[in-house]
Amino acid sequence: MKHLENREENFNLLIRYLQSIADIPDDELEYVKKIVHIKYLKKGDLFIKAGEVPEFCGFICSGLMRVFYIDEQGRDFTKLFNREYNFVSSYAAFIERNESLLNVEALEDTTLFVIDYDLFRMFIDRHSCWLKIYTRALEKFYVIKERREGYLLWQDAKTRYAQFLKDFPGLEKRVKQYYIASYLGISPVSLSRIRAPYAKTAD
Amino acid sequence: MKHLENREENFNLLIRYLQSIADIPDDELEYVKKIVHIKYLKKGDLFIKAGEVPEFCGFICSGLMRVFYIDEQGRDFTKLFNREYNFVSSYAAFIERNESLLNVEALEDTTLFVIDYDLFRMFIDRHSCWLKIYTRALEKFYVIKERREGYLLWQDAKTRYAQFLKDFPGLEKRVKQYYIASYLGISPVSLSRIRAPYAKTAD
DNA sequence: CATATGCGTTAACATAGGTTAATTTATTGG
DNA sequence: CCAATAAATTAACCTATGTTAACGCATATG
Repeated sequence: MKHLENREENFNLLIRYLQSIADIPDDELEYVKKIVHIKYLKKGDLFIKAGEVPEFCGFICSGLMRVFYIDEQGRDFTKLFNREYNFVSSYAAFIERNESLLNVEALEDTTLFVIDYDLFRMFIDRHSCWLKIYTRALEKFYVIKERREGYLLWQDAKTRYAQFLKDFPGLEKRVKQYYIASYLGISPVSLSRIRAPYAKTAD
Repeated sequence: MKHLENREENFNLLIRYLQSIADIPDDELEYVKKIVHIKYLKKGDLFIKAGEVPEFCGFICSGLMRVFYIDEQGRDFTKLFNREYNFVSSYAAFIERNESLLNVEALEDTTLFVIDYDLFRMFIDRHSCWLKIYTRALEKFYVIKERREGYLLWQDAKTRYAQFLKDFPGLEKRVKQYYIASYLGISPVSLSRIRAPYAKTAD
């Protein structure tokens, strides 16, 4: 019973988010309600595994996820943190139906709605509102990546960390430091050095 | 007369490209033919200026363009090279109707078709085929950016140059070395060092 | 033809950030 | 609540890449 109420509540979060992007007719709302599944992940659970074609794209209702890459030498690189009210997948692989290079894990207990690939593609052509929403999401992803590209290209580590604090306020308290370091493309030792002055003043 | 023939020929390049992405009904083809403009840029011409809201998005029929950023200290960073058969704009700014942070210039004499923003948005809602094409383009841009993010994050300069040679075969001969260096996020001196061994063997 | 200008190369030196390892501080599980 | 483990800090040292500057080659200009 608890779960059913919960689904209703979380579904409203999703709907409110979608409605903020485009008008969705009532019968389309009914339809989406039928085809998305709610998923509860425990801290540490993998949502998407490298080497597999991602089945799902998700919308995070609560919790926090991390998209990361493990190279041949076993080094772990964080590509992205995904918070509440955001879509999450290994998009490039999801879109192109390739084996994912990336893993996606829950860093906290996480609740999300998921849709599988076939339904997703069918879905998008069902009504123009969905394609519009998808397009806006893609535009947003693109803009985010373009910004990040700029930082990585022409800002030093200190500046990138300052920018991270702005872009994801509060996240530095929810996430292990070495994940943040690898997101910034620097070593944990180096991030610790960068943070040292912060600790002295306010923090 | 020369120009008219030329327009016809170039327009076919555009159409062939669009048709490869989605089926376009004949009357939509007629329509697009009416609303896009052909533009001839001389080597060195600016297509988009930083500080202005980009009016146009373009499709390159022939030539080569460079997207770059000038920081407060006047340093010049290359974000992207755009070749034939690709769309070009300062997308983030074009999409969001912001002042562009980026400049776009022709590195060679360049021929492109352009569409202005209002027509573009109207256009997209006109027929589902256009939204589909736009979506595919966005997906492609996103995938490219995601790849590049990976390189910038976790590969060293030598590897990034090798990757550049793979991603843009032949471009290293069309483009000044210091533009390539800034695209890779390294100094021209450093790129010269990286290239030195290449020169000794084959080239 | 002579000169100026722009670009690429090379060398010498400087520096941001990486690596390793020892030490301290948190977190987790019994 | 304590022991074990994981995470963060700090220091010493190392390396890739940046910076500056001198030089050479090519191309464009008077």
